[in-house]
Amino acid sequence: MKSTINDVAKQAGVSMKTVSRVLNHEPNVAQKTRERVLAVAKELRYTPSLAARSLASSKSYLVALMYDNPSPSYIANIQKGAIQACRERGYHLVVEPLDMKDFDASLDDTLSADIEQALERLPVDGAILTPPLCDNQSVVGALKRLKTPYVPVAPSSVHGDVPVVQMDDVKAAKEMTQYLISMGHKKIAFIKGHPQHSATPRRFEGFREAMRNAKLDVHPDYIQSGDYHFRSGIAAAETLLQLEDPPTAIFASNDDMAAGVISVANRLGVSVPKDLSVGGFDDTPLARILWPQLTTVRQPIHELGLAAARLLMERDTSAEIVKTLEHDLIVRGSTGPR
Amino acid sequence: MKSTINDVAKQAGVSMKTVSRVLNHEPNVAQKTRERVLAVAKELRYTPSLAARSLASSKSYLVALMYDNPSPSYIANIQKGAIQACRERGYHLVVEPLDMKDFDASLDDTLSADIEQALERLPVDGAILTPPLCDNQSVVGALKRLKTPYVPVAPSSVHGDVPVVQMDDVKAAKEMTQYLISMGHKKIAFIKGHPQHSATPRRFEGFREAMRNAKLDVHPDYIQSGDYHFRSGIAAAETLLQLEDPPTAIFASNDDMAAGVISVANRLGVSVPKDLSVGGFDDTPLARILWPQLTTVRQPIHELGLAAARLLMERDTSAEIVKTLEHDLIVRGSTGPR
DNA sequence: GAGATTGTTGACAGCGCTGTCATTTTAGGT
DNA sequence: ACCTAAAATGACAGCGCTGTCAACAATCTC
Repeated sequence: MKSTINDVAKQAGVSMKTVSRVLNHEPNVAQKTRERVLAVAKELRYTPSLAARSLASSKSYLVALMYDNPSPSYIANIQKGAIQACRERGYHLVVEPLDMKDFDASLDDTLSADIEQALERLPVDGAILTPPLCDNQSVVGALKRLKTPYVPVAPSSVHGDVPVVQMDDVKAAKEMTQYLISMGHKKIAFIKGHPQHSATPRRFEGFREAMRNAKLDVHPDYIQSGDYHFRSGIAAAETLLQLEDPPTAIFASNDDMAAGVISVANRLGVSVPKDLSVGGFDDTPLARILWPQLTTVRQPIHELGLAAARLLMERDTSAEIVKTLEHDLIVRGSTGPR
Repeated sequence: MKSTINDVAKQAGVSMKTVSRVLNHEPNVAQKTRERVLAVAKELRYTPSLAARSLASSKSYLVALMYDNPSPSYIANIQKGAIQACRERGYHLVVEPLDMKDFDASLDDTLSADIEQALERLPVDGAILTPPLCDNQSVVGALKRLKTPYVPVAPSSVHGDVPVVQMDDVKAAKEMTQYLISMGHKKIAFIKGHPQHSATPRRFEGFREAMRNAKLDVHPDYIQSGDYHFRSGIAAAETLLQLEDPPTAIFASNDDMAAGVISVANRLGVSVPKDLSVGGFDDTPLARILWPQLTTVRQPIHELGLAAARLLMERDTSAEIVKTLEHDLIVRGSTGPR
């Protein structure tokens, strides 16, 4: 039999309101009362009803995770982090995949209508926006209109005074490049990602900075364009490895493209890492499945989800606006000395 | 300004209750009344509040997806299907990852306590259980105790009169094997999956049946044990390919292990598919990234999620208890004629 | 056409909780 | 001891909806 707040109140000899206060950590409750209520609540295994709570208070104890279909492992990780944070505070996570197919059609705003409807039905206390959603005007606009707090994860630019969680792509790419340089490489090629993705220019920037700092030239032929897909890594590698003066290291700006590079190298009989070092970015499960295993950058995805959800629940105005989490350079077998 | 059911009622000149009836598709409302109410509701952009609804009716319009950490892409797919079904009916999906670390510790039931607490707080109308959770007694027991309807996805055995969605692993494995046989292979090896996973014996069974039907011997050396991880595929392949009479085809019971096989073959200079055909199972994103691309079985994961959620929301007692969805044999470059 | 049956509608209470505000208790100051 | 301010507590309404049940209208029956 599910017990109510009233049961607890009677048993503890106080009013419902006092129980409510205790459970919501409100001030102005005598220490002794607080303890007694807590004890009774525990004894009765009382759990407040979220429905009643949210009806009465306009808080929902729900956080939404909105995304549009990046990689499954990215979502899964963000989600795991977010849920962990929710659990800590008795919140729950609802997931709302959104379809951004009408990305450019800024007129026909079915997207924002979708969101508004979903949120009117089931209001949430906050929303986590993953890329590329966090840079979509319809989405952000709808959220603002509904006054639903949100935290963008790794957005392409700052959102006014909205808190943000992110990682430092520039720094990470720089570290990877520096590592390659430290291994004696001078002829280092770079494969760029999809031009519309906000991380693309950042990773490239990190690469250039490191090369510049080391006073190394970057031959234009060594810069290839890709789109983060395996195939584009293949294409880029084929071009690069057939250059008359091929690079000794290739830094692909994500793991899938790096996998393409390794695959081409294997096929052409170029030994990795003896003749060619390959670096990736993301540390997807793939990185460990490749042979040789891929040197890459681990993004703090889980931590991003955790931090985003916490930010939403705490609404701690004193907190810094931009939270930058640490990545890791993970050195495996695909890179070696020149 | 969010409109309430009362606004609609006034505007349509009926009672709140009648509006409620219309919105819930209850019978015994005059056609004309129904239309008028619907029109007004649309005009006012009225969306019922889930919180109020669930407080008043003990329906929550929420479905939970419970899982314990199989592959991210599996989860992501199930989730996508489930959400699609929820959207169709105005439901939302909450995700509840559960930690099954105390799998065998049937005494210390923190797991079922966790679930009970979560569901008392936020009751849901139904839960989708993915493997291996669907075979866990604590989980199933807790759900039964709370009388929360649930649908197991691909459970190892039938759950009494609880509806179930699944695919036919035996048949799928049989088809893959038959395909290999049809390509002229006679010496076919099989790599088994993790012994605790319910699909493992089934896939093996399908393989054996096909071989038996074709009157082909299965040499004991050709049966290797694995655990669904890449590494175990490597180990199995190393053994198999160094046999004095190596197989001409290897059927690994999932893609990761098949990737291991291909990787070993490449390393040993065994050409795929010229000297060796390799088959996988699951059609993970990996299958397309391998070189050559992997011939595999596509599980109807998305459809499983969709069907499971629908089952929960419809509670159509007339429906069949066990819903078996169709898989596909996907032929790519890793297999060829003997 | 009176009575029975079925279909349609609305009044009202109440789901379990919290916000508001009034009331009581306690502590503090002189 | 007295008065004041602050702290602690409780009474009560009401969040937006649905279940119950009673009222009423339409239709059918012989």
